Amino acid sequence: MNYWLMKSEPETYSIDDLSSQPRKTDYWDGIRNYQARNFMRDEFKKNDLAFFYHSNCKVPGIVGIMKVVKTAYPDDTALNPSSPYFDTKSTPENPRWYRVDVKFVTKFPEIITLQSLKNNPKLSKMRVIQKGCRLSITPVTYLEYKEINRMAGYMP
DNA sequence: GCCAACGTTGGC
DNA sequence: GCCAACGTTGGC
Repeated sequence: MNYWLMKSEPETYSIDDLSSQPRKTDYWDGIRNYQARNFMRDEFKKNDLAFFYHSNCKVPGIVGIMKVVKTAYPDDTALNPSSPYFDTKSTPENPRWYRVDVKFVTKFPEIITLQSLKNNPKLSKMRVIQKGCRLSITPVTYLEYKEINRMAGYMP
């Protein structure tokens, strides 16, 4: 079992968008960074848990949890010329990009802000709080996962 | 294979 | 909206 943190700009796709899907399940597509892709493709396991992080917004931070319900398979938005994620170098025979399916688990009563993550010494090693971290998928340790749930008052 | 130029991310 | 930090591209 692995733990992750996945970023999304709430103006593009927020945790409320995920929770309002028919089965609270959706694709996590549009990943166009090799490091992030490798995490998804090579390390994501079914039932892994991931924090949903709102980025590039007024108050960035962790807003809830989702679960990986389908492991990586080709992201066909890369093959669609009318998609903003279209990539000429990806082909059906040789897919360059992958996506997973995720299911909403919970939304925290309050956002766990980036600032509060930075203020917590137990989380000082988290990749996402390092200066200049632009990686949209980062690993989270079990202890970090527990600590953030504690901050959120979430008792699974 | 180097690296300058360019594009993107994301906090502020 | 600014811009630092970083990833990618492509000429050489």
